Amino acid sequence: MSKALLDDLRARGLIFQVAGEDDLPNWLEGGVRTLYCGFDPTADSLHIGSLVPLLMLRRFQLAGHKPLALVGGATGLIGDPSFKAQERQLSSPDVISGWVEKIRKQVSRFIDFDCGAASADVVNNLDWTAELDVLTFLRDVGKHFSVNTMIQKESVKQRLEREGSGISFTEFTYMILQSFDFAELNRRYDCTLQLGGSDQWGNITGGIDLTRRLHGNQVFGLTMPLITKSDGTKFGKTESGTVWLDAQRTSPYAFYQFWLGVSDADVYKFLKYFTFLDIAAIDAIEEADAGRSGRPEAQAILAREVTQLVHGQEGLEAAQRITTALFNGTLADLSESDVLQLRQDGLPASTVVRAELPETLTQMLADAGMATSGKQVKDALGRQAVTVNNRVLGLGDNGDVASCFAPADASFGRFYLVRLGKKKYHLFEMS
RNA sequence: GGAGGGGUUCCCGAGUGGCCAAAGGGAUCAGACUGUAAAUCUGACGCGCGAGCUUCGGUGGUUCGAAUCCACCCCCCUCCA
Repeated sequence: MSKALLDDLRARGLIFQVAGEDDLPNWLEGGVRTLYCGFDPTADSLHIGSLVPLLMLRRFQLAGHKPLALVGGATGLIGDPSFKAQERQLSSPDVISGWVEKIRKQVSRFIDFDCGAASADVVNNLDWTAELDVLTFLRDVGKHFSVNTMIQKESVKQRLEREGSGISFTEFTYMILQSFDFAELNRRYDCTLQLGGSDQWGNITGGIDLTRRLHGNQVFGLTMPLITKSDGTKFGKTESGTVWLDAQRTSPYAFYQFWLGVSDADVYKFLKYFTFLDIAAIDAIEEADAGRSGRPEAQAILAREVTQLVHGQEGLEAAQRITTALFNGTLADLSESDVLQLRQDGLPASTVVRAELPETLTQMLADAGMATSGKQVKDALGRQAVTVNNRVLGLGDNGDVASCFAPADASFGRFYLVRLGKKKYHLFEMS
């Protein structure tokens, strides 16, 4: 079972480094093992960068092991310096404790809390650090760390060497806190494996060393590769910023669209990273796509699978409804209740009072969030890239908002669907 | 505490009195080509429909004119103590 797990992970490219590689397969084979991965609250939601580790916990659980999701109520107060270019701004403790609660809920959706021996748990490292006093910490924990070793870690090297930035003692100490987490989880839960992104390697090996020193136990570490895109730009960003897991921040529709837009060069890799489809099934998809001309099917499958994982069947269906309506040319066929449904589903929308229309389209569309400035709207207008209910507008229409949104052109007497560029839609309701 | 080097528009990074809303690159947006892909080419890229308005760590000053010069302050880095 566990042998198969490791083989599958390796085939998916999900294993970057393993600490204790020789012994880990047998260890996992020997019974239900407890493992953990930490998520620090740096906002009120996780983003898709945390998706791989979250799914990783689930992969282990499906293989019969017990996952612990650690929410970093304590480490979040300090800030992980690993491979960060700059010192992070600290948020206040009460703000962070609010985030901890949200992330606890978010994390919980990905793992099963009721499946016998492998039932998951969510833990918070504040529980064992809040009461710890400085002197005890320094004597019992800090004494096991050699600064000489710590400054050798790649993860902080650029902060130590790079001109123009530095590292505070606070962030430098982060590694010790995280190491202590592993040792504590080992003591409390018999946790013997820590997962993390490849940037966590230094923190994980620190924890392995500390656990051996404090408790004499051998524990393991496993890191996942950094997710990269073939064009070299950062994964997980869109024009409107980070792609979040929280539906309030990134709607299921926007989330679905994000995956639909993944380039061919990355899509099969992402299917392996982000879905539970068999490797064989993914290879079959790739083969089928290669043998067909035109648009591949992989993106649609990826978008479907991941959206369902994160937003459930309901979120997926909402996203697909909007996508079908907007991109498959059935706009004119929409009934009034369809339009209302799309708005309900998360199609960007706003209400405007006819008597209070702005003077220019540039202002109106920028206000609606379709562009970050009027300049961009102007540019689009100049290139015939703006339509209202399928009517193309030009630069000359900018000052004449009233006739662009003439009552006679409204759908069902009050709706106007504005498109800017190929992909940005916004529904205006006129009252 | 001492000496030196820095803080420029989202990021990197030029600019050392007018020609600077500020080179170049990246990111981003739009167009063409396509498949809501990539690559490529084109345009935009502080804000404003526009006249114009507001920027170069902060505050004052010199000057007809300052990102550029002066004073003080804040922050960062390196070395010394």
